Amino acid sequence: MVVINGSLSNRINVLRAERNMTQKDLAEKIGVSRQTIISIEKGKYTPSLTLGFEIANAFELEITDVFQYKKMKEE
Amino acid sequence: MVVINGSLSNRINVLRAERNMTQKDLAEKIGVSRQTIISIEKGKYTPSLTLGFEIANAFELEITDVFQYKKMKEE
DNA sequence: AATTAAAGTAAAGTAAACTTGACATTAAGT
DNA sequence: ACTTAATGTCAAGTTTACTTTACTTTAATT
Repeated sequence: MVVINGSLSNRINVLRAERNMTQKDLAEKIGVSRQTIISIEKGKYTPSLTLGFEIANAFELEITDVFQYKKMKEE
Repeated sequence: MVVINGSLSNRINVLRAERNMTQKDLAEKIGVSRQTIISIEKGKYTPSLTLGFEIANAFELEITDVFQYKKMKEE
């Protein structure tokens, strides 16, 4: 059974922009490095679930308002 | 600044029970090892966001119906 | 044109997620 | 009492998230 992972996208970019928040601001608010924000924002890797919740909290949104997951086929 | 992480809990246990699903069933459905399910179910470590979504999908629930995150103080 | 803030890239290291395999325990069925 | 399915534990290994540092680029400001 080959499982093709679903794809994860996020709206951190626009959510920051709406709030005039820099990557540094967000990183410091959450307590992670700026690199981590950059990498997640650009989809370089997927965050842990707790970090996902933290980011949503920082924007005062639900986690599903920040991250979208689209399941793909498995065969 | 010391950040005390929020705590993550989950209802995988009861959701499986409601559906007569074994850990093995769930693991195979999602495409991870049984160890991974055990460890997440017992809170030994926190899953990735994508795995969180996959687990919620397996139960046909929202991610927040499976995982609860409680933020704690930072000082 | 020089300065500065914000965003991006890259690389090396550490911590944590996830796998694999082997074995122990508990509860249910025969 | 034996078997079997389900859960659990432990340990060692691989992969990936996350950190740190240092440097580049872009856009805005003076």
